[in-house]
Amino acid sequence: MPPQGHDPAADQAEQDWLAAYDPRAFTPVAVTVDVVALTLRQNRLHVLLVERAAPPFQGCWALPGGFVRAGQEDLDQAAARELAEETGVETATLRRVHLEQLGSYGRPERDPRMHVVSVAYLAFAPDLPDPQAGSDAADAAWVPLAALDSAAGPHRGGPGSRPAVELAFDHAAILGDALDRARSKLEYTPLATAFLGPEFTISELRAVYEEIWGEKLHAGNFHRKILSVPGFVESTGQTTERGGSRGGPRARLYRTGDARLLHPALLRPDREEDIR
Amino acid sequence: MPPQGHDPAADQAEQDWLAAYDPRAFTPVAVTVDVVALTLRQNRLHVLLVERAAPPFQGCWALPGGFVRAGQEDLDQAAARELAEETGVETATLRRVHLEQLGSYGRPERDPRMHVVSVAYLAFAPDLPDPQAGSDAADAAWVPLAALDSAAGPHRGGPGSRPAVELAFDHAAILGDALDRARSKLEYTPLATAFLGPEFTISELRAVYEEIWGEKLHAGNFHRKILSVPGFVESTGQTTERGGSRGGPRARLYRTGDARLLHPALLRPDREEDIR
DNA sequence: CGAGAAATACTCGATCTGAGAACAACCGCG
DNA sequence: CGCGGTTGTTCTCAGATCGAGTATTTCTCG
Repeated sequence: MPPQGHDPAADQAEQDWLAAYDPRAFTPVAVTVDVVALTLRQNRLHVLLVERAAPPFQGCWALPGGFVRAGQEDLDQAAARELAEETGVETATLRRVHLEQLGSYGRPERDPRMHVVSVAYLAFAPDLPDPQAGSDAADAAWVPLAALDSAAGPHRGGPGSRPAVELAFDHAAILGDALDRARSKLEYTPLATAFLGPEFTISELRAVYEEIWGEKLHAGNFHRKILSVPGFVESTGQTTERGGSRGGPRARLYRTGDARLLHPALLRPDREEDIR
Repeated sequence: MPPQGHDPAADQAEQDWLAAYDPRAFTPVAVTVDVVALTLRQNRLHVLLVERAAPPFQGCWALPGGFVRAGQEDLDQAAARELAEETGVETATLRRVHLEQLGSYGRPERDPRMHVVSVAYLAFAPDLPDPQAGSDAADAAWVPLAALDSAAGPHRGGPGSRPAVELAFDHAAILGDALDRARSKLEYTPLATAFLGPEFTISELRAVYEEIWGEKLHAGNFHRKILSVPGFVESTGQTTERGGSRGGPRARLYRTGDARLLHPALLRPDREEDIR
């Protein structure tokens, strides 16, 4: 609804015209960034959430985020800042976090206060310490995705699903899109390694794929595939100190290679949802 | 820079705190949508541009776009509206146009007037009539990409490149991202058909791929591949009335199938830029 | 020490890919 | 009308890739 006046259409035309010269003449739209930060803890996918300290949705859990500082920062910078601020993640550790833009959400009713456009970001983080709640958050935590069934993709939410945590705003939808994106990013980029430390074994890498895709993978074929993709991983020449906790030989260690795209890609096993 | 006051940091903290209750307290950021609409005319890729009637960048060509109407519309709606308004594309024809969000651009200096965040959209259109310039445009036209070498991908801009048209704002960068996205969308979605009429031949489809990827494709293999991907195209049982203008038999006609993702995908021939 | 588990390597048949050839239908031209 | 050249479509064939299964070795745990 337009602010006030008799003829909304005329008002709009007037505003359009004014805005061609001065965008300040426009009814404001606020811009926020929200970050879907994913990590693996004990091989379980977690998302970083904060508990809102103020209305709306006070007491609800939400994605970390906040308003873009007008004239001061780029969207990428804003996302990195919010991630750091709301969680106490050091700027140094931030360098080990992959951060990319996910998409923007602008339904007029998505925030009850006013029209807020949110630019969502997706982050892949290695296992980080528990977060510190920032200024406008009552709490912050890595929440296992299993506690949020509702928003998750096709692989979760079977029978016996827990009392799902309700997310504020449209953050459940954003999280859903983020998971879709994450799953497909693993297919054609080497970003799975962003969930791991600087050195890792092929099995650890496979565990990342299995948890995010929600499917068991054939160990032998996975091994062959990873090593055959040029630039995905490079050997350190070292092995783990000990075998796995349940037996097995010591595994060779690798670090991330210099590839930015996997060629050929690692495709998910038969997904029939592709044909409409 | 913050508006006024002594200590910028304190100002910011104050604003952050206020905004937790009322986002209106924030220095405003404007939100626009800009559309990169692509089409093929005589098998050449064209982008829809408008000539700016007002400063800044008056007289420059720019992507069609405009401010989001606060409280009234979703981003997708805004993009469709701008596309229709600035170009005279009917809402009916709009249904044959594929429109998807590309990404958001928010460098503070990207608009000299104020901090403007632009949500960019990517559109694939069949060959449409010449556009009508809308209210705040001096002109509108489908511009061949060859006239814009600077922004284009790796396949253009050889020697003898024309006097490139300069685009307003950061629209050259947005266009570059749009082309990257378009090229990769052809790989794993059936969207190439969005550039064609309701019925088309495999050769016409191949021409779309060749123009957008900038590479000749093997006709026989392409044919086999297209027909083997379930749901990509379905036969109409008809053929063209006449053979091609330079000879050859009449070609079978197809229409778009019901697949939304191509499985398996059509991958571009060897791209070595993938490994960093 | 023996059972079980995991890391890695190897095998095999089915499938897919790229390159090329075959062939027939069709154009425009002389 | 007939001919050369072009194009749509199908085939062939060798190499790469894939999924599934197996083998071997080296661990940990009890």
